[in-house]
Amino acid sequence: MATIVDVAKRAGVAVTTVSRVMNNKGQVSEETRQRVLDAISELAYRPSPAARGLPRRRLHMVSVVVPFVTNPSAVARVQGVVHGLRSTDYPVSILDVERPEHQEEHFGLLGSGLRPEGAVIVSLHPSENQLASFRAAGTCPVFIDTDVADFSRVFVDDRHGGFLATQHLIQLGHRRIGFIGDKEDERFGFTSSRLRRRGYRDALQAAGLDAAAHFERTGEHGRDTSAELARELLALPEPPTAIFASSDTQAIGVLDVAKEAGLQVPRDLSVIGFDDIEVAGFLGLTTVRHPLYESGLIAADLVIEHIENPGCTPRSVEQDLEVIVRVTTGPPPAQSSN
Amino acid sequence: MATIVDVAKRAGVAVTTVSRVMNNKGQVSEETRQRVLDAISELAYRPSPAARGLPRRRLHMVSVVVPFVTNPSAVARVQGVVHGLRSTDYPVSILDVERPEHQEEHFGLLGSGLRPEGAVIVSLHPSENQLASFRAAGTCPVFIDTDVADFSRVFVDDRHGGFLATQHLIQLGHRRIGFIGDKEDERFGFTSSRLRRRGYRDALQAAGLDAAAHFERTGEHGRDTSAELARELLALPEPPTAIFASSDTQAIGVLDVAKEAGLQVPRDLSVIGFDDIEVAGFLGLTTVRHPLYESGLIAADLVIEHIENPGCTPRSVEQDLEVIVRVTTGPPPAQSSN
DNA sequence: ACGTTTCCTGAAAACGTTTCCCACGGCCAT
DNA sequence: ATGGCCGTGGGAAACGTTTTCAGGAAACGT
Repeated sequence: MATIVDVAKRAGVAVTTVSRVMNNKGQVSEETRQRVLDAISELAYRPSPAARGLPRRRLHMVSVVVPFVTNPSAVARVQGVVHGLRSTDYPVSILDVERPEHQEEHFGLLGSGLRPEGAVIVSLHPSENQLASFRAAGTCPVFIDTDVADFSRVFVDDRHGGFLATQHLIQLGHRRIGFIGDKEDERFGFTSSRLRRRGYRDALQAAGLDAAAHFERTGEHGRDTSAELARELLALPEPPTAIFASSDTQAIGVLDVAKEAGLQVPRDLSVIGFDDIEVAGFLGLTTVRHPLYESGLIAADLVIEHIENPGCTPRSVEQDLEVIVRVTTGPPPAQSSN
Repeated sequence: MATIVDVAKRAGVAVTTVSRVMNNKGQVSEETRQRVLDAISELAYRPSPAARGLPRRRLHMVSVVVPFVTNPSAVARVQGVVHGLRSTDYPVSILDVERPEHQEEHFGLLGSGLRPEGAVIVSLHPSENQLASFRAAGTCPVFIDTDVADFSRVFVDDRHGGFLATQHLIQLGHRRIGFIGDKEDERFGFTSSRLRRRGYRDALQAAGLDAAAHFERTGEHGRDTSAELARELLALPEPPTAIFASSDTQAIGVLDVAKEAGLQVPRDLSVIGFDDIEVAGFLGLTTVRHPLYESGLIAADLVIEHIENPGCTPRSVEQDLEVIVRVTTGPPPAQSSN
């Protein structure tokens, strides 16, 4: 493999000069520049990322730290980031976290030597220590779906989303509305489900309905657990006529149960989800559209912005939420209105 | 940030020794080792990947180069790789290729200084030059869905898969069977659709049916293009009673057209896809199950194996294909048998 | 007692860049 | 003319590891 000194020799200049043309910095005459460029292409020279990273104290790439990369909403966001960065030459490195140790480990990297030029952190809350180490290292991550002071972020108003979803159900005439969400997460501190539930309560209250705790169920995130929870709700003496699930994955679990119980949706039971992941469209699931892919795209732009002008001036961008009405919601059964 | 010399000082040893305990190589007395370990944790030392990569001439990570990372089958494979590597501490870096230049660029990295410790290449054919540069650099990529001599790969028998799909249709009684696949790809040289079509022809021939070229349509990969093609097929004077689409995405396009034309599936038209991506299950699409996620898992294992014992002894693993019968295929309409 | 091996440790030379600092020539302002 | 600045280029010191080589001490066989 050709190195920078090979190029320098061939072009008859010093390595400094080659470095300068590679990075477009410093002054170099058009003639010299051309000679160097020729030498580079003749030797098919490619700078070594490791060698370049050492003095610059950061690697030419952007890392995405994302919990549970297999779940559909994570996938959509990662896709957005990858696509947003496609026009640049930054490789994207995916750091999956499924256990708290992973988080520790990956954040450690961001605050230290690996220090990628840019980073996106999805749904995770670094500790104060970790944030301090980011600042110290000059890492300037963009947060998606997290509220972190002094850093850039792209987010939605989950509480308002929960409100919208519930309001939709209320407007259809429902009075007994169940909620299925994530169990309070002590490991990672995810907040979205909690906020969505708050919005749900807001909407009930605004409509003069009391938020009966026995209509709320939480559990491990997932289709099966959600089905479990839905079964409990439907076994109630006065079961809800509609269920708001705080993610589409969970809504699908509810749909599973409806089918298994012979309930027709939406005639016997209305279901609304949250996120609008790809399968929601196929299933005709009414849901709150959450621009996941776009959030990745925006995060990518912010990352580039931070890389290009350092200093970490934080920018926040909020994305809009919108109810997408499909076929899983409708008016409640007639006799239920008593 | 603490460096290796800080650790060495604190432990009262030479950097060499610290390096040795970090990498578990060379002999270090238990006592010294413990002192170093203590110093490491007291200083929260983390080696810099760039610095470590420089002398070793490779970066501690594995790269996945994958075309069109947004399409569902690519996603499933990447997930498999990420998950397969989760138990190791290798970051996974995703190199998306959407244009031939990207391929050039990413393969350039693999053969040179970035040289990740491991690599998996999906569906892409490096040129002879590029392969040579891999060998020279000692990169030992694992190929998924590509036939490359002297390298490890995980693959399926696409031709047989095409055969199975078509055979399924024939066994149901279909005689006029359409095929929708990818246009011959001159940019990346993808082969799977072509092979699946060959299997389709094999099956027709084996059943004594002639493979009528006017029942075959190819176009840009995608749901919409596929719909276009399906419309052509269905507009034929004697339209096919069943269509084999060489991917689920394309099968979904066919389903779109069936709905739009008021055709009931499978009463009026049978549709079979290929891949069994996630939405196939939701749609009840009959398809050929292609273990995409598992292919990523296996590739991850192979990569680790190659990293642990260098030398690049190639291993091939073939995955089985299987028809998953759901609700989009059935016997042909009665009058069609003439 | 002496060589030989084995075990542990350290010094120092890479690895391929970037960047700080300095030198040189030409030009402008004084 | 003289001094300073600007545009251009080079020398050399980082950057933080790994690795090669060698050295010293302890253990072993004779």
